[in-house]
Amino acid sequence: MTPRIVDKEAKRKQILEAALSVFARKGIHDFRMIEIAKAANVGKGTLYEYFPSKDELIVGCFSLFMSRFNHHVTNQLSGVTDPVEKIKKLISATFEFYLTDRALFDTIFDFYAAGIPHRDGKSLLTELTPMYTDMIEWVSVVIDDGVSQGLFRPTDSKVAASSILALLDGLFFQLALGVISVDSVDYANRISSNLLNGFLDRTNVNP
Amino acid sequence: MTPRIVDKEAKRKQILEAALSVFARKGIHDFRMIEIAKAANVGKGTLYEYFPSKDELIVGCFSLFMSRFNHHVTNQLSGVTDPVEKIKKLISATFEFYLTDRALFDTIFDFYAAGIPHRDGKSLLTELTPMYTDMIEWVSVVIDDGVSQGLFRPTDSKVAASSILALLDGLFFQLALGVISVDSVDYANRISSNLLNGFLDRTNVNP
Amino acid sequence: MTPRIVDKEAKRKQILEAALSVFARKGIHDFRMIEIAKAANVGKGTLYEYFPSKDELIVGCFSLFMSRFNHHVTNQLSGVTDPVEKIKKLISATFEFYLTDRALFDTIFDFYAAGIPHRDGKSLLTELTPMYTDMIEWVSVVIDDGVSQGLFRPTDSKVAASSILALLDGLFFQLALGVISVDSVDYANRISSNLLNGFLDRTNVNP
Amino acid sequence: MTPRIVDKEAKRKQILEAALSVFARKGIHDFRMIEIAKAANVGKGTLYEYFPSKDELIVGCFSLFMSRFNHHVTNQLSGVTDPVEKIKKLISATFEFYLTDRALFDTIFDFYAAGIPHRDGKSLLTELTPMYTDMIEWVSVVIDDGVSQGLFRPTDSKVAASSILALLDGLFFQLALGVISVDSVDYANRISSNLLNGFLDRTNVNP
DNA sequence: CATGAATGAGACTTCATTCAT
DNA sequence: GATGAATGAAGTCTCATTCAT
Repeated sequence: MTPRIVDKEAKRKQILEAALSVFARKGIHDFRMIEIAKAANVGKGTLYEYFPSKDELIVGCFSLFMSRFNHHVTNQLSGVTDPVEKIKKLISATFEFYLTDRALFDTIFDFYAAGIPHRDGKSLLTELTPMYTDMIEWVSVVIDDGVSQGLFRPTDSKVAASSILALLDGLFFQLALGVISVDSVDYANRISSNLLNGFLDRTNVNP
Repeated sequence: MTPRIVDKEAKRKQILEAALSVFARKGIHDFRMIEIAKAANVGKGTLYEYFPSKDELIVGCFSLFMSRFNHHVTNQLSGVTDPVEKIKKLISATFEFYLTDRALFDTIFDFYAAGIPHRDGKSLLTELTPMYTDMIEWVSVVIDDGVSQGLFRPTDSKVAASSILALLDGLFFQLALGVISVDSVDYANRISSNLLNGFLDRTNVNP
Repeated sequence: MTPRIVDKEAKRKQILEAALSVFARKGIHDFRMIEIAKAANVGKGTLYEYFPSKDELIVGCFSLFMSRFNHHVTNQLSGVTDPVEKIKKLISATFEFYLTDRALFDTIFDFYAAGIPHRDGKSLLTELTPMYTDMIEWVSVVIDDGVSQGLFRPTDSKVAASSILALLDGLFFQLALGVISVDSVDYANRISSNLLNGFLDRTNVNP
Repeated sequence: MTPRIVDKEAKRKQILEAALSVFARKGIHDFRMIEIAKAANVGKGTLYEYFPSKDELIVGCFSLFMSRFNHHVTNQLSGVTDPVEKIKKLISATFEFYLTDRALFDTIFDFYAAGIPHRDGKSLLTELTPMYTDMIEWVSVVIDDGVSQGLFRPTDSKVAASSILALLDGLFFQLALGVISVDSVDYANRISSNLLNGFLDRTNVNP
């Protein structure tokens, strides 16, 4: 409520935005704190007021990134109740989100790589695994719904959910790599169809 | 006249193996040259005799990694002519390869992230994109074969190939992340089935 | 808002002084940055704040050295108008300057050697040649003045100027080498006489 | 007498020549032993057979350089008995020698700088000072001869000798620096005249 | 005897982090 | 609170020198 707190939060965002823009250009492994500070128009000392270490800045960025993604998808899905539509919408919303910001989009794979555990026990982004688990869970519930409504062919919903998300990640990777290209969200629809053909009862998919 | 004779190629391999083992523990962004040297049982200077820079060492490792993968898959596919079997074998061979060396397996995502272009124009692993393109091409040719033999439902083979590889990458990512687990190659078969259901003519897949 | 206030220029000088004192002991080819840092009572990092590389530190020292020399000579010559006196004063001022700081004085020959061009096209101290050219020009103008005033025998003023400076450099070299010694500025006067005997009209030199 | 010894001496020369050619390009402070080895067409180990350290190689080169210079001047002076001619010949021979090999010629100033004592007590080329002292001595004897023959005006022969050599060194430095240029040995004659005007009895110089 | 592969001490330079102002 | 000057730990890379063959 106090203006102080609002300012703090705003400056934090400002720094995070700056960081994300730097990450887009240099990845999360080859940037300097001073670059972020300059991009955010704050001093190095101020940066450390908000993020006590380089790692925490990266983690903060990842959180911002994921929360944005969640917001976007949640918005797109609000009001959608049909399981088939939910899956389709998830796919198209994900495409939309990534295509919104190509530069930032490349950063996701740095985040992904940084989220993988072990490498000596430590992982930078410990939040990735639980977040991903939640996503799989959410999708699998949707599929279970669809199955019980007779829309989907009975299947292992966990495997199906995992496969759907895997396919999406894999495709985004190929996009980032430049081996495939996509000019519009239309691509998502073709993928959806092919994908859903595998899990859904075709009679429902292609009426 | 006759200087010390050494098998340069063998020592190079030895260093690369050591590097790979270090990468497995620490990733490709947080290791020190001295660690590799120690792991390879050579002096720091020797390391630089074989790899003039840290980056070139990483690139060398990536090349070794990819060439091994190619060898493994090529071996597994030798003698296989049926398009459906080829796809199935590609999937199972890929699973096999990754499961062979869990530690190394985590490194792949560092390589993947490092292979994505732009980030200021430069990319560490410039070879990844052409390699990936070749793989898509290879799979798409197999699919075209299958289609012309009436084994697969007519489809855009490039999209199908891309999707198959995307799914595999995505699943391996989830494995590395720990959100799914796989104890044997059996998992591959379930994926194969689901996947092929999407692209193949079902009458052929489930006779 | 108000960051630490430091006199950057003063600290720069402080570092340069320290560097010069180190150079006097070790020359410009066999010193370590850490030595300069310690001598200047700053951290190694601070050194690099002010001089981005070893070479730039050397260049900075050379500039300081030359600007000091110029100041000294300029001061000594202020008010002197007679061409003969100017030459004499130049010589004595130069002696004075060098004898002021024996240690630093030895460094000059490292600077001189480092200022010679080519050696693969690059030269560390690119400023030396233009500075030297200016000095020759200045002396030659004085000589021309002297000639037109009938004080000097007509002569090629460029050759004469070059010779005077050459003689001085050569003598200082011998001093540094230790093959001649000089206890006072008196030596300069004897040299002056001999030298001027060669270029001046004797009737004017020894009235 | 044994061919062994001849071979040894020949290879030593070969290495020294190679070193000199490298020095001409890079100076004596910025070369690598491997460069010399390659230029001399020998292995690095062989290099160390002949010169147990980098410093000793530099010293060896300097010795070769100086002995060549001495040979050249001695040859030119053989048969010359007149003191005035001796001085003139010394000057012209020195010019000749330097102009013979412009590249190597630049190296001399590295040698000169490296020959200056103190810098922490140690000097790389300890031979320079005694050599230079000998040269001054030689010239001063010639001048004394000239004086006693009534050819030169009575003068402090040490100072005169020192001045003559200083002037020569200073001029060569200017040549190396590029602030003066000289296309032929003629330049030497003009310098000789001006110089001798200062020390000699003019009635003898310009008959 | 010649060679060049191997080595590791050592030097430059970077940059995350601190903290006086 | 904000700043950026100061710092030194740490890491890459070089290269003189050694020595097995």
